[in-house]
Amino acid sequence: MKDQHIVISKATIDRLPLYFRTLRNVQEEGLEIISSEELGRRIGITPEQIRKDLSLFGEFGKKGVGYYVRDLIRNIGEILGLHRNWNIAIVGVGHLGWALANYQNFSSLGFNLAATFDVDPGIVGARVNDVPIYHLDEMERVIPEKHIVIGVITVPAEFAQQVANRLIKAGIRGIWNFAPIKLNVPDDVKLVNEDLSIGLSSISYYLSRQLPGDKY
Amino acid sequence: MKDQHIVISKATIDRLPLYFRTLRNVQEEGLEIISSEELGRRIGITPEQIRKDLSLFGEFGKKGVGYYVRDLIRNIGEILGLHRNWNIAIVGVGHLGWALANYQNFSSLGFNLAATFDVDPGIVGARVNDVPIYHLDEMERVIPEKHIVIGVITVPAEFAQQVANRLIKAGIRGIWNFAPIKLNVPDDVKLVNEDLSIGLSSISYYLSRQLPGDKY
DNA sequence: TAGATTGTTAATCGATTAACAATC
DNA sequence: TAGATTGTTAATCGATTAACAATC
Repeated sequence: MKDQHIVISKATIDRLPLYFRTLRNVQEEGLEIISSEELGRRIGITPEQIRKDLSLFGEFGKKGVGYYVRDLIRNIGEILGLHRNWNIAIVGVGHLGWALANYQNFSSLGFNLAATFDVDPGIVGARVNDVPIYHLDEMERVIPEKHIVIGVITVPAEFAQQVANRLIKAGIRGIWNFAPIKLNVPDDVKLVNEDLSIGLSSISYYLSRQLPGDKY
Repeated sequence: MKDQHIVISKATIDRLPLYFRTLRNVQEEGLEIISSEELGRRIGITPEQIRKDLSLFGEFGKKGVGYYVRDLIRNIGEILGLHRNWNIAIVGVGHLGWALANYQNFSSLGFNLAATFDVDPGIVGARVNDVPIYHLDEMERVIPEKHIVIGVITVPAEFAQQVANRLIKAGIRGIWNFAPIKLNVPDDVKLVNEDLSIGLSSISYYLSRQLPGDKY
């Protein structure tokens, strides 16, 4: 590991999961060694960018050879903390919460859905993807009990801040927020916003310029 | 409008939907005028950034006064093309596709879900959020017929590329891809990847540094 | 008018790209 | 050894922040 005082940019952190996923695909194909050139080709990124990113964390490659796929997967996994099997909870079992609860890619990354919460008496007590749906009021008990440290917020925007407050009080350290609203959280809680309106809106922006006229 | 040769950065485009949404909230509160200072406070961004972004498209404010909320909403909406009511289709009505089909925020942004597609005989012919679920093989007919220009891909990664190819052949101009794989599309098709593994992985990264030890 | 706030230019900061020595 | 490829420094590019004249 390098000097801890170097601050790693968000751009770099966001590329690591891409490297990780692609390397696992490469490994499934049976490749044992890969160059930054080939990895970059598969991801759609320059090899220089990959080498630069990785070099911030250590020397993982072999000059004249490339990167050992298995080793690099392990190294990136440890950088991202994916070897730790985090317990997560989803708050708000509506359409989106339900979908995320059933999303298989998370468990393959080391995230373990330990509980979900809602207020709807019609679903509280049932299970989603074999995980219990608790009432929101059980958060304060269940979260510490199950060592849950990451909370996923998929409730309507108007309830998101109070849910965040309660999650934090219950001991959550990271929040993945899907509600379209700005949340205020203490500095020591990591907040990541997943804003689904950006992707679609930006497509609209580019298409507007490509397809003149107001039809469609 | 400004000189069309100025290229607007992706960072700026991605902030516009945020401005748009926040301004609509502000409007609901009954405010008619807002300063970049106050808007920035609500979004969590500097006022300079907002003024800079907006100035790339025109002069929307009044010096010494601020921005008229209604006018700015209209202007940003037109910049993003949100006044055009785009027809979209979702391909893959699994958990995620189902959730997106039921996501109400899209229609409020001017996106109209006109069709969904799947291959599962158990659901083809049914409806989701009152929209028909067609068989994938009807894509080539339904997409031009319904003037659909944006496709949302929520199929498993191994089918994503062939779905993209068929969407494009059918006339799609923009793709919003949720499958965790790099898609190859022609230059004139706008591709936006929504990578759900990045958000959760980056939380893991930051928590690893904050919570030493391998427990949880 | 005086105070407030925009729009824009200049300065700074940060990230990407290019180049190449080191070395497998 | 010769060829290939990394790790890293330097150069470039781009985005954000600061400052302030213009003006409502």
